[in-house]
Amino acid sequence: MVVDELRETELDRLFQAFADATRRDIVRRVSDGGLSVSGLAGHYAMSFAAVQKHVAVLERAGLVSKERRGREQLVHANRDGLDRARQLLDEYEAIWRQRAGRIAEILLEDEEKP
Amino acid sequence: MVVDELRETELDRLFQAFADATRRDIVRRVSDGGLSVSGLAGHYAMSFAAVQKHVAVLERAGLVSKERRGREQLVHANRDGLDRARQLLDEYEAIWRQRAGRIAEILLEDEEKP
DNA sequence: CTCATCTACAACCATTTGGTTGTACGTTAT
DNA sequence: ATAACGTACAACCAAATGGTTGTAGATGAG
Repeated sequence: MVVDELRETELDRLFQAFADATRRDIVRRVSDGGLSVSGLAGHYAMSFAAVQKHVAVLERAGLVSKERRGREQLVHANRDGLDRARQLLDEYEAIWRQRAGRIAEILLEDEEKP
Repeated sequence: MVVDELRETELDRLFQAFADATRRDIVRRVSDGGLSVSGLAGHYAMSFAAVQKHVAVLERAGLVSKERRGREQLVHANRDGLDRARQLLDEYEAIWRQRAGRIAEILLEDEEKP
């Protein structure tokens, strides 16, 4: 179980990254192609430094990478970050479906018995 | 856009709720049927009150509901909360696929031109 | 070369978060 | 009736978060 701690904090960072409207918007914008940090900053009513921090959070979460392009830094979306998040939620979905399956079984048994 | 602010803070709460390993574990446990708060608390190396707070966060996020059962309070998972989260990530997936589609188009055009 | 631009990062601040302990209250069991 | 249990909630604390301003280093343009 100790091994999983890495995965857990990785998931912490992933969902934490999604838990902010500005960051979700950044992900949307850069999924559509690369954007410089200041290019991004232009869209939000906050300082350049604040946007820079948001990008850093996304980067640590593996949702985004930066690529130096001359004097600017292009931010682009990282597909596998998104996939890891979807994977976890799918796992929960599976638990739900299993439970639904068991309930169906129980109902069937009740029908068979009498 | 003002209308969406509600949806945005709703999403904030949703992903924030997922951004903690203990809370993700609680969701897993109660997806498998109802559990009392103290029943849950037994599984974690933290105080009852701490677990109670985690449940409150999940409840505010719409991922979980409580149902009074005698002197205990049964916590059970709320399916649509999970679905709303999956929906957002699917939306992002769609953006990615659209982008992939456009790239494919561009490549096709390049092949047609010469 | 010089200046404007883009980025990085530190220092600071208010608020939120994740945890604690303590107290109080309703419900069940003896 | 009394004790034990399950819950709720307040008060407190340390650390993290989301924002600010200010300073400094690279890089590109004129």
